Parts: sequence; structure tokens; C-alpha cells
Amino acid sequence: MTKKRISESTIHRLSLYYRALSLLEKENYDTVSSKELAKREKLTPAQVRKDLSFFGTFGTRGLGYPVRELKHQISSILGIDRVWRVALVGVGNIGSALVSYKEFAKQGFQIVKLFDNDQRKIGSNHKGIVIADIANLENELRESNIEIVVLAVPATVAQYITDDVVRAGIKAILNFAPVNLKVPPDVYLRHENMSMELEYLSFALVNNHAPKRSK
Amino acid sequence: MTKKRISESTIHRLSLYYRALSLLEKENYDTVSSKELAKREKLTPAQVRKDLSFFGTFGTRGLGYPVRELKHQISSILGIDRVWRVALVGVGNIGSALVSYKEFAKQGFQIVKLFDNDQRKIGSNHKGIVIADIANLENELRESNIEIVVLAVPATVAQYITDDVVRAGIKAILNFAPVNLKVPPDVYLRHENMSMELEYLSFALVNNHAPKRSK
DNA sequence: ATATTCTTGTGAAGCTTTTCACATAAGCTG
DNA sequence: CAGCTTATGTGAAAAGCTTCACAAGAATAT
Repeated sequence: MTKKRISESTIHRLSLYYRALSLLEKENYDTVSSKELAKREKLTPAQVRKDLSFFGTFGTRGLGYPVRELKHQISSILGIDRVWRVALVGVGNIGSALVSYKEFAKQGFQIVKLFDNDQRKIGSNHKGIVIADIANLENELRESNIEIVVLAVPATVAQYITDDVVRAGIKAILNFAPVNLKVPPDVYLRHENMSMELEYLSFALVNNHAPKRSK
Repeated sequence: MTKKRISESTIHRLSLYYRALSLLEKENYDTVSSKELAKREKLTPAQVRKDLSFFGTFGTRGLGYPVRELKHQISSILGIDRVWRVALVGVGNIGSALVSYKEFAKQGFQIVKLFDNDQRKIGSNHKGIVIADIANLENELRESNIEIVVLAVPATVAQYITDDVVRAGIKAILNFAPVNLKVPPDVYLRHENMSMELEYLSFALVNNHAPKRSK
């Protein structure tokens, strides 16, 4: 299977296209041009066409792209046309917020397991899910067929927990802790660093940084 | 003022260096090489040196970089060697979590104002801050000398609120709503799209995507 | 039916970012 | 203090990503 490596940026833009298409669908558009799609996500029409062209030809010359159809295609490319079984480790501030975060569920990311190490939380029901003891993490992850693990634990323990998660055979981890994690090469690891964007704003304000191009 | 435009990636990596240096400081390192710094954040030594070279020469040949000093320099470059007055709009799931999120405060982002439109919340005390009525957003932002606004509101109302925020003269906005926002060119706008990274994981799992290079 | 307009898909050009590779400088060793 | 080792800073090369520009296909108008 020879895959031309798709760039990270392209994949992230697919998420944007998906979002824009969902909105366009609600607004009852049948078709949309690369120009309009670009405008809505502050990109260029050429960028939109190029991105999509990596995956096939979805448009009609002179007309544009079929909204519903393209949305469906992108969801299939991104793998969000199905349900993913997600476990969340760490039911603190961030963790609790994520459990209730509608966007996740809407895109097929179903949080079906919660773990914490706090005795007061373990066994209690949080939004319909009983919080399990993190001590049983490895076994419970295996037994419940979890495919993706979200880490919302303190930075200091993130690596230990990651090691458990990896041992359980999980191949995809989303980490909210502000620390880099070591995982084997066959495990996909992504970071959500919420301070980073604030720091970018801070940098921009202090340095009068030229804003990003916006056509 | 002629500034060579620094790339977004470089700025984001500065955040990583800062984080790594904070840890190194705790571990009582006096100096660190670009090699070690790179290893800790899964980058290359050349990348580290090049990034830093945009801002000055901080290292000593044969020895490396002075940890404390470099950390301080980076915090100054990023503008996090000071306190930023931040307002948070929308005290729901995500919003509440952000108020308690220690990382922000640690880096000088002080949330000093909260706004919501829910009558049950308005006037109540949340983690030491009284929640104000979003109806008075524009005036209150002006009066309290807010410099950065964080939006954690539903996508449907995000643009209206943004317009208010812009009218209040705010020049930096961090948006958590999954929607693109229109702002004038002199306003810095960044997005925190938490679904995006999950979608990336989903894409990677489904497509057996070659993991990012990791030296 | 023909002309006109619209808009895609895509090589090629242009631009940006990363990596290479090495001169240079500082510390360390004996 | 000479030789060796370590590690920065940086032009230049390489790689990667975005934009350009246009041929070609499809719809619409006359």
C-alpha cells in the first residue's frame, strides 16, 4: 500500500471543511464552490481544491462541490463516519468539561469509560458513567474495547499512565497534560496544549507581530 | 520597525522550549544542549538552534545554553514575563474548566472577569470572581482594562459576542467555539479546536497514516 | 446550437521551513 | 598550553507546502 504522505495541515483543514459543510448543509446549499468554502474558513480557493484533490475528484466544473456528498466523503476520509470508543483518564477540571463536550459526541467520539485515582470519585456516577479506579486501567481498557484514550491528568503522572495505556494495546492517545510523552512508534500521540495559543496571542501583542495573511 | 516575520511554528516551539526549560530548571540543570532540548520535545537540534537564532545568540559553544537565563529570555520574547488581564466569556462546561486551569495563571494569564448570559449564574461567585452579565460586555471590558478575551460560548452566538468584544477595543481573542470568526485585521484571533486533534487521530487510525518523523 | 460564463483539477512556479554541514569557539584533559 | 572534544550559529541545500495559471468540462443564456 503506497500512500503519498498527506500533510498534517491538509488533514486539519479537512476538519475545517467538514465543519463548514455541516453549516452549509443546514443553510440548504446544494453545492458550494472552492471560493465560498475558502472564504468561510479564511483560506484560498486553490488550497481547498488542492487539498481535496489528494483524495479524489469530488467537484463538477462550472458548478462546484455537492455539499452533502462532499461532507460525507470527508467524514469517511477522517474516519468520523463511525463511532469511536473513547476512554477519558482524569476526571478533574478539564476532564469533566470534556465529558460534557457535545462536539466530541457529534463527531462520533463516544466517551464510554472514565478513570480517576481519587477515592471520592471512584464508583460515583458522572454524567451516566461510573468512574473506574485508575489502578485497573490496563485491564479495563482491554476489556472494554477502547480505541482512543484521552489523558486529562497532571503532567507529573502523565508518563506513568501513558505507559499503562500503551501496555493495554491502545494505539491512539490525545494528551492534555503540558508535557511531552514517550510512546512506541506505532502509537499515535497528539497534544492539546491550551496555553500555546494564549502564548501566541501574548507574543503577537508584545511584538506587534504581522497577522497571518488573510485573503 | 522592520521585523523579519517569525513563523507560527517557531513561536509554538518557543512554548515547548519554555516548558522544557522550566522542567530542566527544577531538575537543577545549569546548562542544556540543543540536542537534549530537542530530544525532550521530539525535535531536531538544528531546529532548536535555528529557532533561537532568530532572536539572538543565547548559547556558549562547547557548553550549550544556560537554563535559567534562556528560560527568562524566552518568557520575555513570548511576553509571558508579565501579567495579562484576561476575561472569559461563557461560564459553561469549558469555561468553568478554564477558570480553574492552573497553567494559565502560571504563565501570567490572569482571568479577572467572567461573563455569562444565564440569569442563574449572573451575580454568583465562581472561584472568587462574580459573574457579570454579558449584556454589559462592551462597557465592562473597557472599564476593567482587559487585554485578552477568551470565548467559550456556543458557536451560534460567537460572532455576535466577538463583535461586542471588538467594539470594546480588545486586540486579542482566543476562541473555543467551533466556528470561524470575522474580526478586523488589527485584532489577533486564535482558535482552540479540540475536536481537530481527535479527528487527526481518527484519520491516522483509519488510514494507517505514517506517523510524524521523530528523530 | 453556439457562445459565454463559471469553476474544477493540476502541473509548475514560488515561497517557506527544515535540515545539513561546517567553520568557529569554548571547555576539558594531561 | 596543545590537542581533543563538545556544541553553537549560520549560510546553503533540500524538502515541503502554497499559490499560480490555465486547459478543460459543465451549466446557462440567447
